[in-house]
Amino acid sequence: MEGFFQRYLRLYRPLITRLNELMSTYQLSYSLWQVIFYIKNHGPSTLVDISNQYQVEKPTITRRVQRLEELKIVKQIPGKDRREKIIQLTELGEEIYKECRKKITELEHRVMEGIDKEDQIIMFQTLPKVQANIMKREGSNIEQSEIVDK
Amino acid sequence: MEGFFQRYLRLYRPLITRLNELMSTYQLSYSLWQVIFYIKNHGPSTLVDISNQYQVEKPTITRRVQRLEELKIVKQIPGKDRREKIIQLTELGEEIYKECRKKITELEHRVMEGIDKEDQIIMFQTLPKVQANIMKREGSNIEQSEIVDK
DNA sequence: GGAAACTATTACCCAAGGTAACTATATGCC
DNA sequence: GGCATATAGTTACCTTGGGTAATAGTTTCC
Repeated sequence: MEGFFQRYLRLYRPLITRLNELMSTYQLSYSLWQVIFYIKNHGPSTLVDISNQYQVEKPTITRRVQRLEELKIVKQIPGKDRREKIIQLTELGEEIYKECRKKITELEHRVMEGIDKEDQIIMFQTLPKVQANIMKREGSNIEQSEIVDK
Repeated sequence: MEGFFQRYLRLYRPLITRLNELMSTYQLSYSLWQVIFYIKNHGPSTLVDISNQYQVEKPTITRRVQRLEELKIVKQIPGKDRREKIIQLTELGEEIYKECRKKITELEHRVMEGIDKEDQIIMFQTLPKVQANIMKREGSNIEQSEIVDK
């Protein structure tokens, strides 16, 4: 499989650029979208939940959340554990989620145009396996089942 | 194919981190490796050749080449066209290429462990098609045939 | 021979992430 | 009960990697 990384990585920049363009209407970027997406699909969450999910350090998530708060997309309420802040979507956040979700799904369909349905499914299923292999070797103890997002 | 981007993007950071670790012995990162790889596989090249290949602006490549020159991995010689500088690998560069190529290929095999050979091939062939679809919509006039790297 | 195009560089800026150190709170254990 | 340890979140500072605009020098093409 020599050359796999080349092929994998060469989509990255154009894809991210495309996604960021898509969301620029809402002053969002894909990194901010990840937070919105997580909260929408896992319910109100803490900063640590989110940073674990995306394998990103806490300060990074702090910044993302602060930005989303400025945009009135999320709000933070104190948790029962008073160290925690529970992050949840606002009304506006819910709306923006729906609109972005629609746009992103459209793009997901467009980038698959002309590609065999079978092959799409195989790639879809194989990517998380590759991810599991990469992370396994990194020393983190994450099971493949935890990696696949619902 | 909803969720495809999630699945695609979640490998990115761990993979890049892994690759950069792999090459840190030589004070290289994957972005520098791309330049070395290009020159090795296309012969001595100009900055514009490389920036076209990776869809990256010229100043970015200038910086990468300057770094590689500091590391004595490439040298620049004036071209026949006196605007151009031809970038080529040094002896040291050739050696480092071989060693990195080996390490990267090993990692490419490791991340495919336990994955059906057929599926690997399908993913390998499908990724450039996705890339072509993304770039098509971006307005650039690159044909799929040009995207697939030899 | 001069306008337009092209190669490469410089200066400046931005996005995104990391580390270390810190505050505040919670937990566990003796 | 009280102290050591762990955890949630934040702040300050740094690094990587990329982009834009402007510019110098060179070539191309009427």
